[in-house]
Amino acid sequence: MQKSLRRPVTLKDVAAAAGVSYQTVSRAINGFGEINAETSQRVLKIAAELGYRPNRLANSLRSAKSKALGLVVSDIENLFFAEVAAGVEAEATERGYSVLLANTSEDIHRERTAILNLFESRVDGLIVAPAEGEHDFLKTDLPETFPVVAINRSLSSPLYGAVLSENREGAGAAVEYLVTRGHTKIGAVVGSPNLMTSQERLDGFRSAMERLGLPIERHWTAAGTIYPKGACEAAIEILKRSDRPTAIITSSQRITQGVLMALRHLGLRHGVDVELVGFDDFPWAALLDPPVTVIAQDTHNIGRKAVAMLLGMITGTGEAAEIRLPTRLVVPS
Amino acid sequence: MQKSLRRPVTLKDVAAAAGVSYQTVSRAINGFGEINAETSQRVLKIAAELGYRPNRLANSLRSAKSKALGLVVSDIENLFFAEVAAGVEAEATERGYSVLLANTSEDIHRERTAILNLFESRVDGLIVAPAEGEHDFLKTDLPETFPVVAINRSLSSPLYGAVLSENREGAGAAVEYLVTRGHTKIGAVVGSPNLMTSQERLDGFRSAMERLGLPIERHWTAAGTIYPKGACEAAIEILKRSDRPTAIITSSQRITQGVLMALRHLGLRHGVDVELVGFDDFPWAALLDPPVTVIAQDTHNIGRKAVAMLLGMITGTGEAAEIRLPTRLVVPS
DNA sequence: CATTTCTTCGTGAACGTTCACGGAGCGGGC
DNA sequence: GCCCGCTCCGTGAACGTTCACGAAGAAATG
Repeated sequence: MQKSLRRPVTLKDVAAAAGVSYQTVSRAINGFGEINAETSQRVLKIAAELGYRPNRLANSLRSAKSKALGLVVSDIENLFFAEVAAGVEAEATERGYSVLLANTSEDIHRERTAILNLFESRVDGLIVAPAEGEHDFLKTDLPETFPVVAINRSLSSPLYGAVLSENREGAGAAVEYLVTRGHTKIGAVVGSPNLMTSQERLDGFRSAMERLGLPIERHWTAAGTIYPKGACEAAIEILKRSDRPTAIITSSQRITQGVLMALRHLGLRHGVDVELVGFDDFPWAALLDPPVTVIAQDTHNIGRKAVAMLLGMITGTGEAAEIRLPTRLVVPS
Repeated sequence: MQKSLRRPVTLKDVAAAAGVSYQTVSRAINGFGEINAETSQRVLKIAAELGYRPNRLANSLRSAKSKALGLVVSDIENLFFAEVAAGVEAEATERGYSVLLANTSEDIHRERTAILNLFESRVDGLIVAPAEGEHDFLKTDLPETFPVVAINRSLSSPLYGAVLSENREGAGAAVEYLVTRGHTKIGAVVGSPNLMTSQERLDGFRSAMERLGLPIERHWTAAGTIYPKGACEAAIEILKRSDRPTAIITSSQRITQGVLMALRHLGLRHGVDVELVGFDDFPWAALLDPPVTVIAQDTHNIGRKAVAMLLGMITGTGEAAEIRLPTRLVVPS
């Protein structure tokens, strides 16, 4: 409806039209407080006719609850984060919350300003995929008990929740799979070495290798960057050796890309010359020739669980914790 | 800073600490209005010490400008939209605007409720990737002059802006490319037939074929769904014919996926048995064997231009228009 | 019939900020 | 000495909503 008024319809407009006070309208809209059923119906009808839409700004200001949460992501163009974002958005809207999105491009300074901006917007809580670097500013810039949940990587403080994947187990499962395929010479390419994901996935790789009594050749593992280019260069170092591994594990989708680039660059074929198992599923995995085996993270659920935990912290019905979601080995049929 | 106060620091807190009125603090913060330079410095210093962060809710309520815009996307997990979203976010933050994200999963009803929610949040404007279906509700639910810019597909109203790609030219370029590669029997798989993108890209395909004097065999074109599965089924219909085309053009990334699935299903190889040119670039295109040629859309710029146009409409310095961004044929080296 | 109780509704204040004033203080011109 | 104008700052109101009251009226109770 939204009658040809220049100004949006307010409670008072509805009140005037219905011949009641704005408080009564408020009660009718919110279905809260003592109000006669008939009056409520009548007011609601008029509100609908006028096209009344509550002003959430005013509501938030008065109630000190914005019903919005901030999502700070290090790289929205990474399918992993896009899928997490979809989970966050879905869970948030189902629970009546809005999502404010910020992208940091893995830049810790942009992350800081993004978080400050979101705080100024008075989001009720924050879901953050931390960029690489020190996060001390969280303690200084934000009120002490501000609800924050980290995803993908954790923030080193018990004040903040974290929703992560079982990185070690996932990498271990990849090793086991490769062993059943007859491999013993297995390498790994991970991202920046001071990233939690790199560390844990590399750690899981190493433990599994040891557990299975396989040699860990240090020339077969490399830490590059989180971007395909750096991973490609790191992979080339490994693959151009005469005693190269027969299989490689990667720690992320973009690194898988880089390793595939390296293989192509060297004239090698994945699945033939070198078998590949990559962290993170992607829609093209099954379309590559041969298809690529992946360790899929439960991306949607990471987003949903993060929202669930955050809302628990916001409403006081839950608390910060570190939860781990299982990964799933996807072997192409 | 954010001293151990339970309640966020307000203008009045700073004013009290500085021994001035809250209005003076406001002037110092905003750098607007008559204020002594020294006073300003002093107030600013105290504000920083107290960790003052302006409350954007209050600001927005009073000034009737939220400095936020809504981004309604039909499928954030589609890399195309993820990249557009990155462009939107970047341009918006550079210009001091926040982004509220909503995902509709191609569901027109969810789109409507998402838009209503965003309006209740009093975003200053809306960027919408319209789902399939009727969008009459925009006229009824929103104030008449509410700034809206569509992306990917347009909304049939001159009131709303649109940032689109040169779909016809892109499809035409694909045809020309295939012809230079010696193809004359060219087919096309597009999405749902009542989608603007499908129509325009199919139209561009047909015009180019006619222009080049090539036969348009109706059994060689098919409209499926926007999802890989539907596209796969549509492609199989084309490809299992004895007189199948030697090349196929697709109208989106997900459809390219579907066609590749169809080829695999039928034991055919792309680039060998059937050449493929797909709309939308994706990071794996060059890694497929052989690499796939694509018509890349200028995704980041679609997002940025949409924001630019929207802010023009919001501030009154620009107006709604339909702009088209060129596509780029990416031939793998 | 007076008093109490319950239901239903209205009034004033507040959230934190900006906007539109108005006023104090000071210097300069005649 | 008077008036004008300028610079700087403060006060009151408003944005649209919720919160904490309180009041009016009907129903119930003695």
